[in-house]
Amino acid sequence: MNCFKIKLKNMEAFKQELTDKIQLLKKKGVVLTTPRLIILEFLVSNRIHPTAEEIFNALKKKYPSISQASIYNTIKLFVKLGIVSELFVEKERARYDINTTPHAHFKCLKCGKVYDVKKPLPQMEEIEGHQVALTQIYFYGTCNECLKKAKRRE
Amino acid sequence: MNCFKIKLKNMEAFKQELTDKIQLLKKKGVVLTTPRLIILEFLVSNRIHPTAEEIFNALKKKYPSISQASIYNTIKLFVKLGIVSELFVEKERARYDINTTPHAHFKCLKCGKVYDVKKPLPQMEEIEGHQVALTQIYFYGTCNECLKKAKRRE
DNA sequence: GTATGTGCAAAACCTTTGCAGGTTA
DNA sequence: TAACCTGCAAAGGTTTTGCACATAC
Repeated sequence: MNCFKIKLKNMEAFKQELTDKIQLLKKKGVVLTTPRLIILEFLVSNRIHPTAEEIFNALKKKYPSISQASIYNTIKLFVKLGIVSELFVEKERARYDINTTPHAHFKCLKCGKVYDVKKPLPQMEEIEGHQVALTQIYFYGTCNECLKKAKRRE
Repeated sequence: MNCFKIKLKNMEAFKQELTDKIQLLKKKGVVLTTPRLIILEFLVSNRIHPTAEEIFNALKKKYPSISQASIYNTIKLFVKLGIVSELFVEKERARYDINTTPHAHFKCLKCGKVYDVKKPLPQMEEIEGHQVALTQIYFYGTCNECLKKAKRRE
């Protein structure tokens, strides 16, 4: 394991989270196959809200036999099990987030990066008579890195 | 015009909105072609957040020569001009909304319907150092109609 | 050993594009 | 008339599917 570069100070937290998620899969009776384990490890260690394609490209370097179908099957399973959130932050393709605690996302329209929004936003269980099970909040604009770059150029 | 069923009491508002939008297009120097006019009329009179396909299927009944390309071109133009909002409320396809004032959406996971949320939600111009230009809020769950149906069955 | 999952390739689906011909102003 | 737009068909990109083989427990 630990195929992906992680800052040493986060190593313990990373190991713990990976162990927790694997325990959760076992508890749910999910067969622990290689694709499932390496996709899980990738998502835990790469908080970049990757697309299916990005996961596939990253993993086939160390596991050349993996197929796109396995990526899609596994992600779909993880989403169904509730251990991964599916983000519709852009029209082109879905992005995935191992952090399933409710939080908003910010997408930079300049560099394309997707950020987590840490600030907790109000949650609602009901709105205008509809029963709310899930809330997705997306902000779009210019990220602080791109704002800094633009200022430096002035 | 008035090809689509509209409640009589809303007729005046409908006519006014359609006229306003046409004036806006003219002001922006947009050539008023048949596909553009009938798509605009469809969106003004059908507040169902349709997909490109739904627009196409509805319009080809009265205008059989219309092509998918025209639907996509026109919608893309309307989105660029800011007279239509593009919703990423589901992964499968984009949905479109002629109401461009900021408001959230609720999608029913039972019946699939997409509702406008009238209640104004807090707007932000900046979040965690990022400059916000656009906010999209999607709620998912069970709509009040489906809740009522479920209760009736009990 | 058996149920379940994988990998491959092809298909399905949504959206975009190139271009010849048609329409708008 | 000149610029622009449409319709058609094909292509592009993402995701799903069918099936024989492989793997986990």
